[in-house]
Amino acid sequence: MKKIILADDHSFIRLGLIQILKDEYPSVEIKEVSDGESLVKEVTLHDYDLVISDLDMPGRSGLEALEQIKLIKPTLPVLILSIYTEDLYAVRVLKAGASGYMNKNAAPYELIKAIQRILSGRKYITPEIAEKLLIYTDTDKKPHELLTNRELEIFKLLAFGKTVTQIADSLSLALTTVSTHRSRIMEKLNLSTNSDLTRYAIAHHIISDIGL
Amino acid sequence: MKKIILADDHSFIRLGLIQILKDEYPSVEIKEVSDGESLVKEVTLHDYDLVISDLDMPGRSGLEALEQIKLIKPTLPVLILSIYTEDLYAVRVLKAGASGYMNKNAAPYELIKAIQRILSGRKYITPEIAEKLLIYTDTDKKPHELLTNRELEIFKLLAFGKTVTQIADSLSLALTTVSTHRSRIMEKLNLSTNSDLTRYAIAHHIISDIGL
DNA sequence: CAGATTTGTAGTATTGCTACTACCAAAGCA
DNA sequence: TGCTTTGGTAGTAGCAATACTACAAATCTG
Repeated sequence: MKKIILADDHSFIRLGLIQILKDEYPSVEIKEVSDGESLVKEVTLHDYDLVISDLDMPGRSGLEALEQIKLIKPTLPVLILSIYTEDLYAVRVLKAGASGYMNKNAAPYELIKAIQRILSGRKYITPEIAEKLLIYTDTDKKPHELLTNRELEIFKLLAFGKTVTQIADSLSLALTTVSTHRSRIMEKLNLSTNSDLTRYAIAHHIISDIGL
Repeated sequence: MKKIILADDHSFIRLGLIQILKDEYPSVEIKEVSDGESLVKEVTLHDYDLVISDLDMPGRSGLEALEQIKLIKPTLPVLILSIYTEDLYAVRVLKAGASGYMNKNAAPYELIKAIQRILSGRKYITPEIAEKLLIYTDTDKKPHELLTNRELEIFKLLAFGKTVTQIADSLSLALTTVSTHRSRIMEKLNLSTNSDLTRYAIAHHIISDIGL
């Protein structure tokens, strides 16, 4: 009997995933958690066959959690789900050791296909991602793909209207550290104010402008 | 038999929602769509008892779709789901005619509670949102129409990435003056950072995001 | 038309942010 | 294997932005 751990902060999504998993594997045992912290704690304490995790979670992010899991249990396969389109995260996530990357608007049968591949010890890589991996030569990259993981994380928070102090608090860093990251981001993307940054993020569909 | 239409671009979420709905209302008839365009088309062509829609969808956003639905079928109740916390969008959504606003990490039973209220012709409003609504009694106008000419002028410059000192120089004002205008703008629009302001401006087509 | 409110302006004190520099660990390279 | 570069972190000093307050002119309201 397979044991799967599911990490996502949206209960509706967890329910949908459980539905898909139970349909295909009636005897599967599923543990749910809603943040990265609990995910890491759980995989440290117990043995699982597969981790399915969201990328965007409160507290420790999915990417951080992934890195820690790979330190603790390097052979435990991890499938990352995300609302972001491939080009922003897929390569980073796979380089960090994930066994697959899947967008949340994928069809249920694709999830099953991915899980089957991953449980048989292989990786699940879509053609689009494969292409990305091939042309991973720094040329013809979008500027924001030059950002490091940490920079990208802070970039999104800034674009979303968080101040450096708020970010420093939420990531437990010195505000000068966040400020340094910010200035490196600005330099890489050739911007100068937070508003520029926000417009860049919206123009490149890294965040959305809806609702406001 | 109730007919519900479900709009969300993430199939996993749709599945989770269907699960919750079927559990509570076994005979419910559910139609799924994955973008705002199809949602509007569907409610135009067929009769439904309830719309449940995500806010953040490709193409036409949930907010735009909501506005159109309210034009076509003003009595059709709409429940909006979103990954964003209440304070940012809830009020706007309710003012646009939605019957309820719910965060995607809400518990399943809360969804059912909301649906029951809404189907009985009432609105589903959490205490937090109710409080927000009280503050917002300045009716019907879009918030930015409350800005004075001077404020709007400064608003645009800020949204475009100018700093307060730059604006002060170009308008020959003390920077504290510009800063005061800024804080009044923020108060009127219920925003707090320059990035919020930029997103607001782009969302309301006051400036555009092209060129970056 | 008199009183109340809003708008445009700015100073002072304080808070917040950035520039610059620096260091160490990890990764890449010779 | 040692050497160089990159990535993540932060301190200090200085500069920029804000909160709060204030007031006169314009506008609204009864």
